[in-house]
Amino acid sequence: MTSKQEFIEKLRNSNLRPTKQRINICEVLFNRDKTFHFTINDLFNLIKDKTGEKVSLATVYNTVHAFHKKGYLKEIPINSNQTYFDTNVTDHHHFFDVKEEKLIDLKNEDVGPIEIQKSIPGKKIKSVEVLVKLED
Amino acid sequence: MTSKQEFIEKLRNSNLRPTKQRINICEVLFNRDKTFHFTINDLFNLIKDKTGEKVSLATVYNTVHAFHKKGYLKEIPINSNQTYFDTNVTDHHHFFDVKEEKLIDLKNEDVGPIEIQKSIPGKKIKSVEVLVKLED
DNA sequence: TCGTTGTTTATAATTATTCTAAAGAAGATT
DNA sequence: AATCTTCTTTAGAATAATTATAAACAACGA
Ligand SMILES: [Mn+2]
Ligand SMILES: [Mn+2]
Ligand SMILES: [Zn+2]
Ligand SMILES: [Zn+2]
Repeated sequence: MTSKQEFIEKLRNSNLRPTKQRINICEVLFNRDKTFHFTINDLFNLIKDKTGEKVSLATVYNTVHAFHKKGYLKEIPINSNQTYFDTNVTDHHHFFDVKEEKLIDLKNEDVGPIEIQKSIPGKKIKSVEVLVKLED
Repeated sequence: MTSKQEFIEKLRNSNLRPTKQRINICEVLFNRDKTFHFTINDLFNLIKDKTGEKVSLATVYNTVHAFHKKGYLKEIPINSNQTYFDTNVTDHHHFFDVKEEKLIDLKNEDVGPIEIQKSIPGKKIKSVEVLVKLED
């Protein structure tokens, strides 16, 4: 249970003004036990449901991108018509249930360390992500 | 160097009529030494350039999806506004050069075997893909 | 309180992809 | 070869996710 005050501070520390809309989005995104995987559309609908207040779609996009840029959200590479985001910003891997269109976290020990043996001159590794697709 | 005849046979064997357009697309896609990573738009432009003949964008989409369904192309999960495809349909992993927006194949021995230690009841693993993002 | 700057919003624009339906080409049948 | 059927191509319209615009609004500092 994170308090509204903490969200306000977090926003201030990030040079984002703590508006009503952003605080509501924080409640929906970060006030939970487990990691949360979502699309913009999921989030848009949840805000109305959970807070009772409507936030415009444009603001949801703006805020998600602001949080993404600040490192509070992670973008998950999937081929879907919608982009997926994740509140778990640590390096970790995923199951993707293709039928349910649902992401599930994998612990690093569920996959084991991945050592990339190849390198490209002038480039360095930014991230290593494993995506395990599941079917019935 | 694959001959036109071989493409025609391949198409016939797949219950796809060997039209001028599909043969041209085959030339562009499969008449090469190295694996080829592309977006629909890349391909659309290359067809005109390499064969001198124009194929409608709708046909490029249709054909790529037909080939994908037949297993002649692989879809690569990346967060990009465009979908990436790959002529290398074996199980393999990728570098993605974020700046250049370019995919590079990783050999399986460059990554090593990946053992997934977790399972979801009622689901089985369809694919395991590693995406290594590169930055400067 | 006032002025400045950042934010929200409705709406329009953009863009990748899919749909539609008519014209054309391939393959089979005579 | 002429005809028939089925599949394919195509231009253009439709769809849908995302981004841009610009006016109204809210937060902040003075
Ligand atoms: Mn996750
Ligand atoms: Mn590849
Ligand atoms: Zn983002
Ligand atoms: Zn496809």
